[in-house]
Amino acid sequence: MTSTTTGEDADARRRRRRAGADIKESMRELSVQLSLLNHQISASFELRDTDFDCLDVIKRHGPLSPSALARRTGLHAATLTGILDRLERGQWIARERDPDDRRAVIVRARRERNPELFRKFAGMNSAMDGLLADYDPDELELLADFLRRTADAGRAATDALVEGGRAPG
Amino acid sequence: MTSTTTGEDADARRRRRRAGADIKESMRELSVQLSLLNHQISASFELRDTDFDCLDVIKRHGPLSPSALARRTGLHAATLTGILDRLERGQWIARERDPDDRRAVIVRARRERNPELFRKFAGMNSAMDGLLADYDPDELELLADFLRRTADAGRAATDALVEGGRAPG
DNA sequence: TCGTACGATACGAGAACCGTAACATCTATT
DNA sequence: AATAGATGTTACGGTTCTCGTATCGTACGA
Repeated sequence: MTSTTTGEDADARRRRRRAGADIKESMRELSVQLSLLNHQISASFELRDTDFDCLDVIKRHGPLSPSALARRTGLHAATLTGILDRLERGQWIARERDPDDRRAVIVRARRERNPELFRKFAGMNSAMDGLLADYDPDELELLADFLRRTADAGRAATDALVEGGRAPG
Repeated sequence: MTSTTTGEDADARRRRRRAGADIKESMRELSVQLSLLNHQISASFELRDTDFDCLDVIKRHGPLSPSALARRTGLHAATLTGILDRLERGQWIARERDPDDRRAVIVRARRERNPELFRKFAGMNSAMDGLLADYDPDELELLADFLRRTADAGRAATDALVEGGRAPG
């Protein structure tokens, strides 16, 4: 630990690179596992994989219009009609008319079925609770911040691909 | 643990609970963003969302049979035929015959198109690199370990739902 | 007032999902 | 050894999904 030479630097660099690779690797695996979990839960409610993703965006970014949702998710506007149909049929959302623009529709998340959904996530949630018990508050805050920033990076990367696909130049 | 001074404990507990909630919240958002990113990338290769998830499992858990893959992902065996057809058509995998069991097929991941795929992830990857530069090696290892364990939790939760759905008792 | 832009959905072609069945092969029992 | 049943994979088909285009109602600038 006390080495005066570049030995420690090289070691630190090696650890850093190794851990960085591990993180991206684990991130990819985590993404796959969460997708598969999402698939099971969606299927149990007779929804498609993407439907709950949209519901999440609606919950998070407030009441918004189908076209805004399409822009945010990168999905085709016509596809959103079907997604919103299913979510509405299942009472997950409500479509309301925009009082300021009578062409527009406002999609609002409903809360009634949240407990049902929560129950499906119970297994994952309690596993997470057990896992988080091993960390002290500082570490937890480190993790929370990392996840938030990574999610932001994911959104930026998605937006870039959507824009790039739309106007390939 | 030895609490005679409940003041500090209460504060730590409050921070812990708050951070735990933030983590689960961010985790869900991360999951959504990565799904949407995955959707864009899949679409750009004319694949479905789940296809790359399966490819990832194949890459990770070695050459395996379609039925093993179905068990691992919780997808219907017949669905995997279509998924593997697309992945094979795109040269992402190869189907080989199992020499030990002539009913069986062995699915092997091919590496030729990895660079192409990597290029699609370039945006996300460099964002991650920038993000990871803010952490020291110890913190990186903490993060890597956390992600690994969370992915494991995700798999366990998915398995539980698949089993529960199969035999509801 | 009129023409163009925009928001949402209907429609339809092609494709996907997955339950079932078919077929080949393996394994256990007599 | 022969047969019955279990297992692995894929074909088939009905229902449903996705998404390009068209349509319809509305907003807004000229």
